[in-house]
Amino acid sequence: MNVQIPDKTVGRLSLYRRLLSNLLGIEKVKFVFSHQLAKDAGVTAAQVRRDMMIIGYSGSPKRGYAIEELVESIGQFLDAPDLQAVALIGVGNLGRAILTYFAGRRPNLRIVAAFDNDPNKAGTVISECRCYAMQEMPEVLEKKNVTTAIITVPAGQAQDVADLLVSSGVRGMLNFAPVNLRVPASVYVEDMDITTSLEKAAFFARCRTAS
Amino acid sequence: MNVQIPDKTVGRLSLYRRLLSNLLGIEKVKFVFSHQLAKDAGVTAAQVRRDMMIIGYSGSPKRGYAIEELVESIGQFLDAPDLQAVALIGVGNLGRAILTYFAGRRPNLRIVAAFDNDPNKAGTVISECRCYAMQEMPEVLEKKNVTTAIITVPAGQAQDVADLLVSSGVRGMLNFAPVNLRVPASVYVEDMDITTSLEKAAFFARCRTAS
DNA sequence: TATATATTGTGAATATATTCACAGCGTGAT
DNA sequence: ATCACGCTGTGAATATATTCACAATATATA
Repeated sequence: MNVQIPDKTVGRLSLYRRLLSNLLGIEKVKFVFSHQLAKDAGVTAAQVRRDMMIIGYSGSPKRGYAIEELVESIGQFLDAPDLQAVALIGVGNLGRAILTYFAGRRPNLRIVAAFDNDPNKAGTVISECRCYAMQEMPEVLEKKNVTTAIITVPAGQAQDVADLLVSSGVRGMLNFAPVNLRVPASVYVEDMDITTSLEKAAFFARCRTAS
Repeated sequence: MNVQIPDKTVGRLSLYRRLLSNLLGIEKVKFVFSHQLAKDAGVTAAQVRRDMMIIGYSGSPKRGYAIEELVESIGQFLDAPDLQAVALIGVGNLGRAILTYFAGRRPNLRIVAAFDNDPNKAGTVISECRCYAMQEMPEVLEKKNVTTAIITVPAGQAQDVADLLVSSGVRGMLNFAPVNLRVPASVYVEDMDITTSLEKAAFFARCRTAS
């Protein structure tokens, strides 16, 4: 866990796991070859095998990867051994959508608290998640041992929220606010910038159409 | 427009533009140095200058980049000369949040139609955007000359929707469904996988805490 | 049990992205 | 009008990510 794990590999592992779970659950397949998984994931077979190398999982020639075992291995690599508590800050439209989406999905990676400035929201429960006032944040985060947070507040408040999160012990953030957050090097930020992504899609739509 | 434009550069250009617009609008600054823009964007100064090279914009030594001019140049590079119409498919929680977020934001990159399976939604207007029944999609897309789409339907429907979009002339997609869409090489897909991103944030939160 | 075969695991090669480092130059100061 | 400075633009170097290509090998078959 101390050597440098490539960011991209972690993302792909999460993707592989989802695809493998589908195979297991829906199609009842037991084994899969690197090229099959690669096709489903939209990457090359060599890429899949490299990623397996990184987590130290070995398949068997001629049979491929034992799906159940592999899912287990990915889980051991990616997941916390116990519950990893997540908080969501900013219960607007997007925040609510995310709460609903994650409600009861992954038992070990659960949104255990939501926070909002609006005092009317404090005390309510949205999609099984309790909503707190912003002032309660440090206290609740520490009590619930939250290490990961989802930021869905407006751009203007994002940096302040991030500072507060860092000082409350959060070390990983999923940031939907369109600002570059300043955080210590020991904190990881994954940005999801919807505007930028839409502009990319629009740009390449034009590019491709032109050629 | 025919040479290979790096995906990442396009994303950063969109980001630069937003930062520059802030500088212009709020702080009334006229010029900016590569290292200032770099700091705001969370990249290196050399990176900024490379990106400028790619769009063929030149600053001046000692003064830096003329912000207004640069915003204009980025716009010329990124934006369509006229309106670029966007459609959103899947008016659930996430779809509504996105509609609200983009309402009236960028006049030249506008969500002009939303689609949903639910017949009750057809005919309604959500955040200034007209909602249509799914069956009307091909007709409306062609009439409104839509080239870019946002997919916010459940995973199970995403591939069907994508196929329909492609056959209706859409060439760029922003996909929120957690599936790898099969599309012709001439179509660009930007994936936003919230689950995967959250798992990444959670993973690195643990990584950093461990060390 | 022996054999043929299709797949894995991985060193090396390649491709892509980023950073370094510095020549050249426009600007503001004098 | 001249000068010195600090920035830009960019070739080269480096770092990172992906793909190639093939030896090693486990399995299914006969």
